[in-house]
Parts: sequence; C-alpha cells; structure tokens
Amino acid sequence: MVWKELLSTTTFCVHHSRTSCLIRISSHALSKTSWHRFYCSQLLDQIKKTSAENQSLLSNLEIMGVDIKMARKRQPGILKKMITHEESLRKFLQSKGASKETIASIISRYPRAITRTYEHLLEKWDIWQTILKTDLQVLKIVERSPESFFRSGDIDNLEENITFLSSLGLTPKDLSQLLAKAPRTFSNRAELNKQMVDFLQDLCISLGGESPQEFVKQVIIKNIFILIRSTKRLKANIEFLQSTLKLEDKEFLFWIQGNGVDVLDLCNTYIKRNHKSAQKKLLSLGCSEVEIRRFISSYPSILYLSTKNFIDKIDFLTEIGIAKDQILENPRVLEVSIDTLKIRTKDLSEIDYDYQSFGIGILVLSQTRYRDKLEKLCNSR
DNA sequence: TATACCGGGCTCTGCCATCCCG
DNA sequence: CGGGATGGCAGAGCCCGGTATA
Repeated sequence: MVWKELLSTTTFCVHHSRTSCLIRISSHALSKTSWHRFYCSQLLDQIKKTSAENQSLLSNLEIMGVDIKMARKRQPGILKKMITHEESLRKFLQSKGASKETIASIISRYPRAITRTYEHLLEKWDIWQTILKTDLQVLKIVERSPESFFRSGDIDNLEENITFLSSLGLTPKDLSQLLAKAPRTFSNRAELNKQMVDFLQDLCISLGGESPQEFVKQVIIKNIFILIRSTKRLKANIEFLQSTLKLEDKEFLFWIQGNGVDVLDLCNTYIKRNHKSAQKKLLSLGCSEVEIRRFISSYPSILYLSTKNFIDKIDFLTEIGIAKDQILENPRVLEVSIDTLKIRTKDLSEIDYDYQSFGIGILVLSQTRYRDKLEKLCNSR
C-alpha cells in the first residue's frame, strides 16, 4: 500500500521533473528496516524503468493507438528517447496506404521504427519497392515483419546485399522471392550472407562438385530461408544427414540440392529427434536399416513431421489394414493430414475399398481428383 | 483416360543474447 | 555503460495440378 502510494506520487513527480529529490527523501524514510529497504529497491527499480520515459512521446503514441505496454516490454529504451520520428513515420506509412491500425501495430511490435528519419524511410522503401515492384507488396511485408524493415539503419549494407546476391546469379525475380519470404536476408550483414555462401561453396567442392556457383544458387532458390540460418545449424545438419543416410559424396551433393534441400535448415535437435523416433517406429514395423535409409533419403520431408504426428499417421494407416510396404512405396501418404486420412478412409470403407488390390494412391489425390474418383467408384458399384 | 510422378504454392516471426560503438 | 545493431534460435505440413506414362 505504502509502496503503491509512493509509486503513484513519484510517477506524478517524474512527469514534473522533480524525481531525484523525491527519491532521496523517500529512500531515506524507508531505509530503517530491511523490509523497507526491499520496497525501496522495488520502488527505485520501478522509477528507473519509467522515470526517463518521454511523456510527450508517450502521449503521441497513445493517440496513434500504439500498445504502450507492448512497446515498453519490447524496447523500453525507445520510450525514453528525446528525439523520435513517430509523426513522419505515420505520414510516410499512411502515404503508402497503411491504415491507422497497421501503423499502430507496427510501432507496438517494433518501437525502434520511430527512430528512423523520413529520408531514411524514403530511401529504403524505394529500394524494397524496386525489388518487390509495388508499394502494396512492400507494405505487406513491412506489416508482417516490421523488424526486418526497421531493425537496421544501414542502407549501404542493404545495397551491398543486393549486389552480392545478384552476383550469385540470382535474378530479380529470385530477389523478389527472397525479400518477400525471408526479408531478414536483406537486413543481415552482407558479410554474414557471404559466410553462408562460402560455406555452401566449400561444401560443394568438398563433395566433389564442379560448379559451386550453380549449387549455391540452386540451394538458395529451393530453400529460400537458407540465408537466415546459421552456418552452425547447417553444418550440424549436413554432418548428421550424411552420416545417417550414408550416401556417397556425389549422391549426397545431388541430394542436398534436390530432395534434401527442404530439411537442411530444420532445427538440429528437432531433425535428430524426429529421425530417431521415425527410425524406431519403422524398425518396430519390421523395416530394415537399409529400407529406412532409402525411405528417408527419398522422402526426407517426413523429418518435418513431429514425432507424434508421424506415429499417429503410421498407427492409423496400419490399423486400417494398410501394409507397411505400401506406405514405404507411397510415402506421400504421410503428408496428407490425419483428418483428411480419416475422412477418406471412412468414405472408402463404406464402399469396401480394398487397399491391397487398388493401392493407397487414392488417399493422396487432390480434393477435386479425389471426389471425381470416389464418384466413379460409387457409380460402378 | 486413369494413374504416377513430380515440382511448386503457401510460408517465417518475434524474441532474446551478444557485440560494438560513442 | 547504455543502447543500437546484429546474430541466432524455436517452432514444425498440407495441398494442388501439370505432364509423363501406361
């Protein structure tokens, strides 16, 4: 109670720039016992946190509909700044077609946005727009990922990235894909991107590849998120996958830019965990080690499936009488959602569909093709 | 003409830790 | 030493349809 009262008093005082005086008085008054000292330190902490906040900035933001609590939690320092550009940011984004809610949401999620000058915004937006073609497209990305757009103030670095990525043979269309889907690539230091590219080129060469340039290009185009991963993660996954799948160098190189490209950037512990549980499950069904290796290298996407999801699907399929060999031969059945599997197998059980004779391909068809097929099956009965 | 094969579409931020500079 | 800049992490599938092929 005492604490709360003091806090509200001090907060009031902060507003009137008489904080230091009050802190001295109250801390003196409270320092008699340790209990008091505890509250005193709480109080000082609290004051420290909010004392330097720029009240006029706060009220500006409030008027703009910014979630102050969220902003404070994310970047408390920004609320203390004396010079900010929230008004020009608002005008700028508005001129690009952003709604009031969008602007507020952007600032709430990434308060540092208000430290960028109008000139800076103009310049960077232009560059993004050149790549993405339309303001609307840029706005979409900025709204989705304000951090990618606002985190760095270094325009030279942005340009360096564009030059570098283009030098790899990536086309304007590729760059547009990259910026749209993995915008952080462009706020990475160019040096960091170079490190990843170097790593991939070295990898290609060490596996006996002859065109590292082309290899890197393919990997980036096929896995657009690769440049926002750490080389550490990539290295760990590559090492794990090569030793697990036991592929020859050349074969492995081919695999990386083909089937395997999507799983390269999975969280390393995740890929290991999923691999382990998938292996265990398949062994329990009577698969041989070789079969399992072949299965996973031909269809690595199953490593994407969480342990539970994988096991649930396998269990479900085997319970309704589908043989493990059928699953191995048609792994795509595992990418069908469990709900779709349930719906379809229920439909099919009603017409006594025999998976042994007619296969399980029907479970994997697209919705329209499935309906057509089902209709034909029903009519022919 | 039905099925198999295959590539591609969607999509990935928001948080924390650490570095680095004034 | 504070704060801006930057790096890195966890999280975790499903669907469609063009074209080859039999």
